[in-house]
Amino acid sequence: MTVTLKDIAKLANIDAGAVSRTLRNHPKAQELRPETRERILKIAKDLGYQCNLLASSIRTGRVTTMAVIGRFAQDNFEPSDSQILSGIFKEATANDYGIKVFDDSDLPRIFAEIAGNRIQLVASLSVAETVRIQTAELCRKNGMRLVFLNEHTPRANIPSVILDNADGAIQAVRHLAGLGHRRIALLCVPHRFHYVRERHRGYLEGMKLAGLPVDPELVSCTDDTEGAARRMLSLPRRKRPTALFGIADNLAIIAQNTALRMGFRIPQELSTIGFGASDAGTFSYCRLTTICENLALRGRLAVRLLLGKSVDITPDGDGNYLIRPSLIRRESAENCNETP
Amino acid sequence: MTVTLKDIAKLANIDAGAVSRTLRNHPKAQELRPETRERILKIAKDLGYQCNLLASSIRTGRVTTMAVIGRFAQDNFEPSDSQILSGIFKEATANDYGIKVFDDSDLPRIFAEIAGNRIQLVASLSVAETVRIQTAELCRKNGMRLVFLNEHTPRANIPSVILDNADGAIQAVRHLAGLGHRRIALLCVPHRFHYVRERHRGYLEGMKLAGLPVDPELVSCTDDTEGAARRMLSLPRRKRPTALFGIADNLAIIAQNTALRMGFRIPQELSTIGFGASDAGTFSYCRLTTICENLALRGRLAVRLLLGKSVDITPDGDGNYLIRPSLIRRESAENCNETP
DNA sequence: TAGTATTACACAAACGATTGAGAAAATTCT
DNA sequence: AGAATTTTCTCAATCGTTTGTGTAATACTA
Repeated sequence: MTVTLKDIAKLANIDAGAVSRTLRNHPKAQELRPETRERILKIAKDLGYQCNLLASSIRTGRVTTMAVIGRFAQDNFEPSDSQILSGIFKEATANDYGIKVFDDSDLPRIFAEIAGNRIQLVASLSVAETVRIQTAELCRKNGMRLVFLNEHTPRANIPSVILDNADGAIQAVRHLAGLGHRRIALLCVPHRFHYVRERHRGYLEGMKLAGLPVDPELVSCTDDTEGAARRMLSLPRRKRPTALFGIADNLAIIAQNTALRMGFRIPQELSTIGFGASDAGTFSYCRLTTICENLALRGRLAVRLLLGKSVDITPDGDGNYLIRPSLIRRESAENCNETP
Repeated sequence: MTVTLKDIAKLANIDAGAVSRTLRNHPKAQELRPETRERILKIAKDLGYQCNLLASSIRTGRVTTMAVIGRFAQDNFEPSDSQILSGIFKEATANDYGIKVFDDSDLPRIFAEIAGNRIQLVASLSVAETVRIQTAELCRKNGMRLVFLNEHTPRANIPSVILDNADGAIQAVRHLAGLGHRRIALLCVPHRFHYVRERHRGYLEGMKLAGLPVDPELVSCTDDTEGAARRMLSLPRRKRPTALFGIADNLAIIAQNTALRMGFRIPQELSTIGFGASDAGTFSYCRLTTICENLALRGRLAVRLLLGKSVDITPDGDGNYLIRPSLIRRESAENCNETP
């Protein structure tokens, strides 16, 4: 049913090896008479020949598929992961690589499949540290090349393409300070992940850089975001924040909504800025100014690293390629109305 | 470097064929002495043998990878697609199938790869009709089994797992009517896609079922959602809607925000209901009651169809498997406060 | 005890593509 | 004309599994 090299060879009255070389433009195919080559090409085209990549890979040992490991089977797929995936996709396709995706819930099993397919290149989007460490170990054992995205992995000695989260927070604070705000609150969550710590740290650093004091009452690290926002906004006028930075878009949006419920005018009486450029941020009451994580760019960079291609960024000592986020200016952050 | 059947065979002092059969639990392996089988299994385990799936597939013709075609390389990856993907993932994994993903921007190219990998099963998430039709044609030509998700495809004679969009709209209207609302507005967009038409139709049908008149002033099909909402809410009290159904969550959210800006109390003075169970709907000013598209379920069903497994739903005459959406009740839709 | 079954394996040909080595035919050189 | 060279292909092994057939050796039957 399917067309093989032999079929073409028979019709073209020539050996299958010659057909193989001709179709792949192998230098040795130059030895053939041009008319022979044309004949082969024509027949191949007429028959609709598709090279069997399985057979090819098995002979050459070259596999043009890469594995992407993430939380693809989980119920709440991270939207950010799909954006990273799109970047991975573009760069992989541009280099004639295909993508096979795997869920990180059963690593031994998926590595059996990855190894069984003789896949050499692996990109991991996993966030849980134990999962990342196990992944690194399995890749090492199987001689696969690995790159991490999403999270910093200390001492793993694996290149990682991660966001410069601290810098993003610094940019957010700088932007607010530049608009004249002095009492800038931080809405954070408990420090479960590295990126959370980094954004918190960036806030502190940004305040310092802007020459602003940090008021402990204007910093919260809790899962009760609404309660924290309400508390800050209930402070007497002199202590109340005029701007608020949420370490993720949803925190900033919750703050907006809380302020609205308390009767504040938004954004005149409270500027908000988020982190993550989520979809929700474009549909909030006042469209959210936010920090963009440049996800697709990170995906592309990761693939270039896997393929051993040049990248225009130098890693730090731990092999981390830090990507600077960028500010997306919308309507939720405005000049401070308060006269000092 | 990598362990092959031959390596095991040599160490176990037996033929490679016997090793192959033993590792796969082939009935013919029963002919071997139990001690021989144990010896083989032990050596295979010790050496960390991974069956080369490429070689296996090439010999048997069986390929345990399926292709998922979607808009994975586009800049705005549909969040709904990733949820469908998660459903596809679960069911595929449960049946020992792997997933290879492809972007639908260059069909001839990706079909060369799909065919080259001898993949037989294809799920398409594409929405553009021309793309779907071309996909169907390519699958037919290559003898691949195809199933569509996301969109209805008339006359293609391809099974499709699609949402019963009309039913979702009917549920939304019924819910609002049940809360006592009589003037229920529809916020729609121009009829570019089939699902939009269906949701519009469902609204009309739902109104009829509830015995409510449809006021043309309370129906809009425009891209200027905010303008439309503002116009409706500016109507004199007697004609003004008390509830509003948006054919997508973002439309309902925009309506909420517009109403807020106009000074309405939400949800007391305007109930809103969306469609899609998006992330944004959980962060709107008033958490959005919405229609859930049951995306993961659809993904699972599609895979079962591809694998020829039984499904508990019967298709309509065109091979469409209609999935009923479900209502997610949150705070944005409340009892009507108006005394008639 | 010859003949038949049964047990427990070995052998070798596939699958389809790739590739180094070899070889017939045509051409050039001396 | 015969040797050397070049042109144009052919051959056959190989990648790692799978699988139908073949075959010693042992056990069983008549």
